[in-house]
Amino acid sequence: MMSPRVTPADRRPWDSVREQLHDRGLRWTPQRRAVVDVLATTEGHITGSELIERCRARETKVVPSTVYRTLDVLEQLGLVRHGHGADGREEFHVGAAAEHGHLHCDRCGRHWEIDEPRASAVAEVFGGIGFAVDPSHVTIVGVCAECRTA
Amino acid sequence: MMSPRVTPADRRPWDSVREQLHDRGLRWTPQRRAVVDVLATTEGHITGSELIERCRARETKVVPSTVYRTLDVLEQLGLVRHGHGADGREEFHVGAAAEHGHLHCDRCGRHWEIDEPRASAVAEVFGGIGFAVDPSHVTIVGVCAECRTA
DNA sequence: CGCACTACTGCAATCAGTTGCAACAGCGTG
DNA sequence: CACGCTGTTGCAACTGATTGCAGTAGTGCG
Ligand SMILES: [Mn+2]
Ligand SMILES: [Mn+2]
Ligand SMILES: [Zn+2]
Ligand SMILES: [Zn+2]
Repeated sequence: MMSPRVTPADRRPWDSVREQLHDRGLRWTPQRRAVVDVLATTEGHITGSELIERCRARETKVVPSTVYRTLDVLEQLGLVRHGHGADGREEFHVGAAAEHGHLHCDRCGRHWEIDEPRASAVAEVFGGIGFAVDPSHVTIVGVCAECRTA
Repeated sequence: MMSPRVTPADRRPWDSVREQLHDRGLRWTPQRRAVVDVLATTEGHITGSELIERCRARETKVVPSTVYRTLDVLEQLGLVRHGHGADGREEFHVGAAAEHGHLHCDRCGRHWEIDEPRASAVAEVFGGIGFAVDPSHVTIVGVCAECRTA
């Protein structure tokens, strides 16, 4: 075929969601479209409630349970990953930077993304016993350098 | 005075709670007594709701908000520490084994306590940037060796 | 003992997230 | 296009946790 090739799924993953759902016998609905539309314009993090709000702003009728259930299937497809903030609330990682954990200072409340070398170091600690760490689910809480000296 | 000396606070920490509260201008109430009574007979972990249930079983009237608020002050006194399960729900660490993190397999749902050498290894990863990790707040999620080979 | 100061409690509302269930609606088939 | 299988949705109820507020009650002091 000489027709223009579609960009590979791993470069524009949202373009193929419908197809991926279809392949698994799942359905493409207006609600899922709303969720995917919002996620496609999100880079980094989003919480469940932010997502719900942004879907609602986008006309389509969506209810929380549907959004959370949709996030579940998107996570199974590997299109988002979730972690938890220091308070345990869910955070969804979206896009290129999907795979990373967080460092959270309990004192000043600031937080940082865990960089690759350190993420690997943590993974290695448990790799020794055959345990495969999910990096996006890692949230390390403690006190940052600045707060400790202060 | 020749009266028998009280066991040091760090060996039977619950005996001195009233005193510790007192020293900070805080009060000793029936509700706090109920919470402390339950915690004193708990070793390891307890969730907020378990604690509430066990307080209720012990006659005294307690309401969730009071229990959670009491847990807050006990944590400030260093008598309990909290972490979060893989679903983000709070878990309180009580007693001698208070300081430890958890390893949780997302596939089979089993979990393990993180042992001392590995806890230190994680702490070292972030100690390099001056960040002091709170070990009881660490929950590492991933897939265990058994589930990976299966 | 009784007063006053203020910490603490209970309540009701609210937020984040989950679940069972009955009605609805994709989508493949004929 | 009409049909029906079955995945999906909305709803309502519920769990875990938090918060503002008004009333309650520890605790020190005279
Ligand atoms: Mn926490
Ligand atoms: Mn989780
Ligand atoms: Zn800090
Ligand atoms: Zn496992």
